[in-house]
Amino acid sequence: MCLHNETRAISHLDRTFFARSPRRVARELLGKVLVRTGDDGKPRMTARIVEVEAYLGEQDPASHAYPGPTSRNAVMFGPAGFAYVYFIYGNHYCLNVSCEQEGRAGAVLFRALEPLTGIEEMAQARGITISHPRDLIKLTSGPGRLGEAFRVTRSRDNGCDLTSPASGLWIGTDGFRAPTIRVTPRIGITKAAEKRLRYFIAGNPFVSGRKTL
DNA sequence: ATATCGATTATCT
DNA sequence: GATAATCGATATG
Repeated sequence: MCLHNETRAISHLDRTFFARSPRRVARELLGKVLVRTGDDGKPRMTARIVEVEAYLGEQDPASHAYPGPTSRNAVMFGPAGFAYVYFIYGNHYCLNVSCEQEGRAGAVLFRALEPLTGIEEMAQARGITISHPRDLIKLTSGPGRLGEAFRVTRSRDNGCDLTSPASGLWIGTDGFRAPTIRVTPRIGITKAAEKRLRYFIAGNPFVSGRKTL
């Protein structure tokens, strides 16, 4: 199996990690860990990043930054390493991290995670019960699902500093190196649909969409 | 197994 | 008024 769920100490990523092109950040984000902390500041949920998509900013017709700066996409034009959260289809919150230098838009969308700790909390947030290992897929496989599992909302989390462990939501590394990475076109978009900007860990069962590698 | 469809709202034409 | 970086339920092979 290709599970990567050993639990080790997690150290945060610094801003220079994110202040690069979305393609580069997306690829290197695979294998890193998303952390949700409780009111006491301690990690409540952790999950490994196994699928992401890059959005290139004003030059990318599929990016929310394509029309230029608006109140909705403001975070994408700000400094790197901050959460851009958008609400879609009247139902779902999706989480991104801003990339590039301040003034230049760019983001990476989190599409799937592999749960590590706090699985009970995630199940509660999703409103489901885990009666079989196969049910774990439903926690965090897909951008809307992982947003709900981590209780991400625009009012709470948009603009949150994902490089700071003092934030309620942050990104770290436990030293894990992603093995084989695959690249395909992005999912669910109609504009610039052919660009290969989706990155995922080959063979990981939590990757959303197609079962074929 | 794949296909189609309804939900529900911020954002833009 | 239409659309959207989705999901879950239902229908059909």
